[in-house]
Amino acid sequence: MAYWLMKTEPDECSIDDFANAPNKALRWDGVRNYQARNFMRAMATGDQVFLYHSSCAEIGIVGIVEVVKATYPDPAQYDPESAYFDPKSSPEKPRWDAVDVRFVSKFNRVLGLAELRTISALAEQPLLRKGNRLSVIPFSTTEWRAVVATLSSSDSDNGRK
DNA sequence: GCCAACGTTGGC
DNA sequence: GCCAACGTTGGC
Repeated sequence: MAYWLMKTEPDECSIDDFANAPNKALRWDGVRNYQARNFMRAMATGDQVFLYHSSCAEIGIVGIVEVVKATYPDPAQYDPESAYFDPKSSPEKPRWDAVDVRFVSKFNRVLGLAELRTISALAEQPLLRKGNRLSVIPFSTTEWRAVVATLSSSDSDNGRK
């Protein structure tokens, strides 16, 4: 099993959208960056994913989702009505992939950027590098556990609810 | 709203 | 293949 982080703007898709549909698989589509796409292609069913809220009031990691369906061509790329339409893509030659994910847990607080920067295990994390724009990022087991441990140590209920 | 950083495009 | 211009991301 592998670990990941995915960014989302909560106005478009937030941890609450997952929490409100706890057993529903939601499509993670619209990734239009080759590096991020390639990471998505490496995802397998059961992989765990931190959800990160960006460009919003409370920036940071807000919960966990998991992969329930590995990559398949993102249907939005063929749809001229979609904001994710790519005229250079076709069903014969798809460019972009999606995965399906579902809710695992919502943290009882946002693990904010400033706090993430204090976690020494994350010193090399691309997420925290200046100018980083990657929306799908791999986490090592060490990095993952360090984040979870930070939550646990600050809460009485293991950082989840 | 500002601006730094980055990825992509397109002319050459 | 180079690189300037442009559009987008994302924190502040």
